[in-house]
Amino acid sequence: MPSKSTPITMDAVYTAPGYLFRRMQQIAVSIFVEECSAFDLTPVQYAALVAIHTHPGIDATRLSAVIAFDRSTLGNVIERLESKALIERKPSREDKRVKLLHLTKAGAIVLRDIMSSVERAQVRMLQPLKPADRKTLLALLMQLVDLNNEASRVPLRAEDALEHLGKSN
Amino acid sequence: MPSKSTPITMDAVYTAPGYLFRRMQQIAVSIFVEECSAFDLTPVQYAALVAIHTHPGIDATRLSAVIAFDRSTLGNVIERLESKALIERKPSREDKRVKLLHLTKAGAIVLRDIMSSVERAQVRMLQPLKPADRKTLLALLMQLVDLNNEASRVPLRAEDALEHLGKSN
DNA sequence: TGATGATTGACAGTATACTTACAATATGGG
DNA sequence: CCCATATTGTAAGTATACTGTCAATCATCA
Repeated sequence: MPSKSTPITMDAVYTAPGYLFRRMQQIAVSIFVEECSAFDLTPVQYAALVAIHTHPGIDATRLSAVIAFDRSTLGNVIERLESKALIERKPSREDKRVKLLHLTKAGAIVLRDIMSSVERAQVRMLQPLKPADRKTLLALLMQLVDLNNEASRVPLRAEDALEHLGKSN
Repeated sequence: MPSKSTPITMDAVYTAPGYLFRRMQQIAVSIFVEECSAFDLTPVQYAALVAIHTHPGIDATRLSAVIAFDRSTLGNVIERLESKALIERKPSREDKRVKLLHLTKAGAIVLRDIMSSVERAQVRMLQPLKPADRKTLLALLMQLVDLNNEASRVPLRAEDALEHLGKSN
C-alpha cells in the first residue's frame, strides 16, 4: 500500500510550474540583456518606451496598467529613463496631480534601433524548441496569461491607455 | 508594397515570449504567496528549504547551484530563514570558509505543513487551461528550461549537491 | 457649496536577482 | 614547502516587484 503523502524531493521543485516560470523569467531576462547590451535597456524599460511611444502623453498610473507593472516600481523605472534623457515628464495643465510622459528624440531613436535586437532575443528564447512546439507554447502562454490576468496583483488593463485621450477630445 | 519594418505597437510586447514569461512569473508568485500566506514563506525560501531538507549539511554555494539561484542573493535568503529560526548555519570543521546548512525542528515542521498549500498553488497556476493543455505546457516548459539552462547566468547544477558527501566519505 | 471619497505621484520598507569586488581560506604545481 | 590560483562567504551597487502610507489634488453628491 502506497503512502499518502509525497516524499519531499527536489523533483517536487523542478517539475512545479512556479519553478519553471521563475527559471524561464531568469533565462529570458538574461538573453534580453545580452542581445540588447549595446542599448543599456532592461526588458521593463523597453516595454515602458514602447507604451509611451504608442500612447504619447500617458501618465504613470495608466502606463502601469498598460504594461502590467506595479505603480510604485514604475516610478523608479521612469526616473531612470528620464535620467538617460529617453523620456520627458511634463506637468499636465488640466490635472495638477499628473505628469505626462513623452519620448524624447533620443528615446525615439533608441526605440527604433533596439527593435531588431529585441526580436533576436525573443527568437532565441524559444530557439531550442521545434518550430511547431514554439507555436504551441506561445499560444498556451498567451491563453494562460490572459485567463490568469486577475490573479496577479497588477492586472493588465490595456484599454486604460485610451482614457487620457477622451479627456481633451 | 508593404513596408519592411514592423510598426511599433503594444502587440509587439504582448505577444513576445519575454513579456509572457514575466507576466506568468508575476502571476505565479502572487498565487504562491496567497496560498501560502499562513506560512510567511516566499517561493525562493520554500525552494531553499526543500533543498536543505534533501541535502542536509549543504553549503551556500552548492545550494545556489541546486536551486539555480544567484550566490549573492542567496545570502540574504539564508539570513532571513535563519532569523526565522527555520535553518541553522554551522561552520565546517574541514573547511573554515564553509558554513553548513541544516533545517531546524521548526523548519522541518513548516516544510511538512506547507506542502499541501504549495501543491494547491501549483495547480491553480495552470487551472484555467484544459487538462490536456496543462500537460502539454508543462512538458514544453520543462524541455525549454532544460535546453536553455546554460543561457541563464546561474545555470542549474543539480548534481553539485552530491559533492559535499564525497568529501567525508 | 462643501464635505467626502477617490486618484495621483512619491516615499519607505521588504524580497528577489543580478553585478563586481574583496578578504579569508584551500588546493595544486614546481 | 611555497606560491599562484581557485573557492567561499560577504558586501556594495543596480534594477525589478511588491506592500504600505501620505499629501496634494480632483470629482461627486448631498
